[in-house]
Amino acid sequence: MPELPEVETYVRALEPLLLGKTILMAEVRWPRTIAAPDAARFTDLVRGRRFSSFDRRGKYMLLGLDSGETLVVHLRMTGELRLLSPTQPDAGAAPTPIDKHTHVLFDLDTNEQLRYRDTRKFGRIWLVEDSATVVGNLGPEPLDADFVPQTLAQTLAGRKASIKALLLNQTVLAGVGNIYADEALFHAGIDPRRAGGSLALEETKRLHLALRDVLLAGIEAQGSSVQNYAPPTGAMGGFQEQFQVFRRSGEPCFTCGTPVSRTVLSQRSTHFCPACQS
DNA sequence: ACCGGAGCCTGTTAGC
DNA sequence: TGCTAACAGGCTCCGG
Repeated sequence: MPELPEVETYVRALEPLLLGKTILMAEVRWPRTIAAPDAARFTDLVRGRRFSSFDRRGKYMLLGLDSGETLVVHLRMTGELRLLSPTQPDAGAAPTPIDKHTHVLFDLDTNEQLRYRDTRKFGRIWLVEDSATVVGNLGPEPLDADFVPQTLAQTLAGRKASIKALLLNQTVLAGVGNIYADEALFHAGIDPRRAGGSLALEETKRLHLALRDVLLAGIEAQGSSVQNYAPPTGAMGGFQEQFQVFRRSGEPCFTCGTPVSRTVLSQRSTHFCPACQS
């Protein structure tokens, strides 16, 4: 579900909520959520560890612990992290029930509880000494200064897959998903069905700029709130207000009035304006 | 090296 | 209303 701007929003929100707090105990209810090590060793290793750093790579959250290890979290489609306030029995407040989609729980030394919830169970959590073992194969960060049009052009050269499929490929570029791929291609005026290798240098430059623009606008708006996604603070992201084509099939293009088209590329819904994008 | 499709999961919505 | 199929912001694995 979340893409780069949503994950960035998440990490920024989590840092002040978790920094310096210690995990007293962890419980894993759906073992497959823990990708590495096995669930028993995972709970053993996180016990007593303190959150010490917060970072992001692509769509992965990197939560550093004082042991030097990193909790790597990928929310995939429907994952979410929630920090629950301590319950106060004196006030008569009952603890929030653990629903069936909550798969991992962390009790903190503040009496708060961090819960990983994931309806579709696609999300994964790793505990690793070196985060590169998880994120080492990702492509460049689109917002880094060293991501320049020439980098993108080199990666796309000779590729026969659609430009849409290539933007979703995390080894090509890290952090772009279905929303921001469609939106960036619209802003660049490029048909998502075009082969990646068919883009002229001018088009690649436009796409490079459009990618950075939509991702920055997404972060500025604190992400897009569609269906399942909401940032951990409870406040909703607002980038969905700026969608030009995403999930607007049949509705008029804001630029030219032509109905927005929908097709399927790389097994994903793809939205574009057949007049503005060529 | 690259590409497309099946599979992983559950819930919601569109269509008959 | 009830059933079924399609769809959902992602990724891995596998065969060609």
